[in-house]
Amino acid sequence: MKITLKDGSSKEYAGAMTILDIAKDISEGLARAACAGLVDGKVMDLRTELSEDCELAILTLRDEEGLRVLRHTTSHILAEAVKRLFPNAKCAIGPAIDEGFYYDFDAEPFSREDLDNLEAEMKKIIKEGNELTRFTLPRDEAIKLMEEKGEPYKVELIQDLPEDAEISFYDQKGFVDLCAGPHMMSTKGIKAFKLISSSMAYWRGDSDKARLQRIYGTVFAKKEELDAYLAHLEDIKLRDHNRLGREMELFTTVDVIGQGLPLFMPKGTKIIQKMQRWIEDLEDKEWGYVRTRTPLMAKSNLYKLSDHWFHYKDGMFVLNDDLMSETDALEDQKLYSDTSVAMKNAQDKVYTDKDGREVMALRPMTCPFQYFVYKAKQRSYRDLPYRMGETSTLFRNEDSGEMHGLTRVRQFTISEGHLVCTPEQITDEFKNCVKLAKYCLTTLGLEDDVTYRMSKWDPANPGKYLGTAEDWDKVQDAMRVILDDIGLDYTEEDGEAAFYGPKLDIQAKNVYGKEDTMITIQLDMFLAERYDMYYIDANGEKKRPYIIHRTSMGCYERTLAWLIEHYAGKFPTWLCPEQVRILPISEKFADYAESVRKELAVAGVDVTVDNRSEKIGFKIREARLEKVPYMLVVGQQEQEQGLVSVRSRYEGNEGQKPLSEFRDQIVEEIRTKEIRVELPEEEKKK
RNA sequence: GCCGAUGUGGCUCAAUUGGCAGAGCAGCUGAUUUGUAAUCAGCAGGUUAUCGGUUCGAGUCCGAUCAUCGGCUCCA
Repeated sequence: MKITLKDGSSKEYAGAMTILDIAKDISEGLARAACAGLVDGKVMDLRTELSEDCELAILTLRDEEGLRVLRHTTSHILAEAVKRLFPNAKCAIGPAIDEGFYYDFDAEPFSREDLDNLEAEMKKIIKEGNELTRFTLPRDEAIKLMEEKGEPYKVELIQDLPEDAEISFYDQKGFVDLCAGPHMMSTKGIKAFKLISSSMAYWRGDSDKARLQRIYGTVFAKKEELDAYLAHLEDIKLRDHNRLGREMELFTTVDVIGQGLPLFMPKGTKIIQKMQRWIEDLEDKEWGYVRTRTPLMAKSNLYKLSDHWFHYKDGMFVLNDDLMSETDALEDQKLYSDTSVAMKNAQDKVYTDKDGREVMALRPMTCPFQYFVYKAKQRSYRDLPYRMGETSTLFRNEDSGEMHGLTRVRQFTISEGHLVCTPEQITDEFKNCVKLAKYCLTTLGLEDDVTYRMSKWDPANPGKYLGTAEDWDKVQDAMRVILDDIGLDYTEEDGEAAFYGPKLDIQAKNVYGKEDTMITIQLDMFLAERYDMYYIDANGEKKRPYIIHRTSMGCYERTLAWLIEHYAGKFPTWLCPEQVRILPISEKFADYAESVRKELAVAGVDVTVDNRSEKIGFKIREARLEKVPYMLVVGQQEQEQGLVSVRSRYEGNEGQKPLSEFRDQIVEEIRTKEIRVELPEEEKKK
């Protein structure tokens, strides 16, 4: 790209340079000007050297720093506009974020109309083209300035800055904001911004603190980029599983049934059934799992043995909870803290009322149920690893504001599994769980969507976890060795572990960028003792096993949501609820259509016939809108010669071929779970 | 659970300051028997999420409940 200075000189740059590199190259002074605030806290007033076009040109490099500066400056302009139109609003914070910026205000809620008015005001401010200048103040003067301007949140921010921090402000002529910078030199260069939405946010993310109004916006260097981004937002809306999944008749919800309780319709059920059959067979036949089927509810005492009850009772659906006052006492927990007598206590102390009712709970996890399958007979080291799998339905009483489509629900089904291992087996078994999970992701075509997170305990909050710091260090180190050994690219995060052990969480983002756990593999060093699980070793002695908790593909509801968004509803053929639709040219060919249907159905293909008396163009249009991967047009010619005329989602009109050839081809595509790539529209027409 | 917004036939949306609930698509019926993205005509479909209030009169105003969306908090 070419950078032109105001004096007419210009310079050509190639490749990926950062805004700092280029600015530094032009002149040291320019670096300070373009990135004022970044460079030793002083602004050298060299703006005359840099034209507005030049500054914007640097920003269009789209490196992270340039965009950040542009976004941050725009958030200040938003703040000025808000102060102009809503003089009573108090400013909180306004950072640049991944896709734009936001600014929090203590004000009345903003309507869309308010946002439009603010946009207009921002345009005025930009047109005024005021320069931004940076200045610093000693702490007491800084506080005084913000008190005078009536900005209590800024005062609080200053008070919380570290002793030695330099307190800097940016003045854009009429609006002064506490800010570390850097900023653009003037408001003038901003050409393409948009306020997206507003919502509530708490001051410092604390629900006990003040409620603020957050305005989200985005900004780009060029109008075309903004337009492309807004078009992208529209595309995202079309992919949104919560919209598309309902439109495609995969699922629905009903007010009177309840929140977070989706109903799967026949098409959605079919997709889930296909995944479930695949996963169960895969685990059992290729990875040595045995299958269990255990109760969906149990007496509350079961969950007390593991400590789940004391950690997560609020998140469970408890039946007969009017009896809980009796059973809820603190000393109750003590009965279970001594693991050597816990099991006995659990059996002795079952609380019932005079009608014999007990406190029970729907299960929020499968662990103890499968443990008791393991415990049902004496196990030897020869039986290990003992890999139990269950397609397990769980119930979690999520907060009412949390439910969303298929990604956060109150009842869901996961491909659950627990592996009981000797200490020597744990490494290989854990690695195999990761391998299996990756295989599932690859087969579904989702492997590029995920990130890996090692979820550790929170050393600052040991009370939330079983065991000691030494226990945790040991098992986390062990997990790290395994992850490094298989060369996994992962991040580590404190405070994300289960209370009984660290996890490898496989995370994916939805179309809106919100992250969810799709797959989890956990190392558990405590619950075997809690439930008194053991195996007999080669010397005839009782030993504690280790347990791996894992999902192979995770939650079916969530995975379906992910698939819908990833493929925009155009699933790989093997997953499609309707894989082939036969379109007879007229009713005269209904018999031939039926014979084609039968042959494909017998071969295991999900196939239907569209026998309505509609024109072929109409039938094709509908099949395409419903995203059926293969359409078979049959008429006179096809009937006479045993052909089908294939039209696919992938290549458009593929022409005629013998039915047997098409059958073999699609059966193979389904068997191998092939993910066919669609040709662009122009190519299809050829 | 908290804050905000929203809720009108299956879907997408209309309905002026409170004054007769309407359209397109989908559905049904009939005609049409069609060669690669929309054949024509007719019919039916609503206690305006639910419950209560204000009013001569409520889709519209007020309250509660339920649900959905956005954002928090939470997430075994």
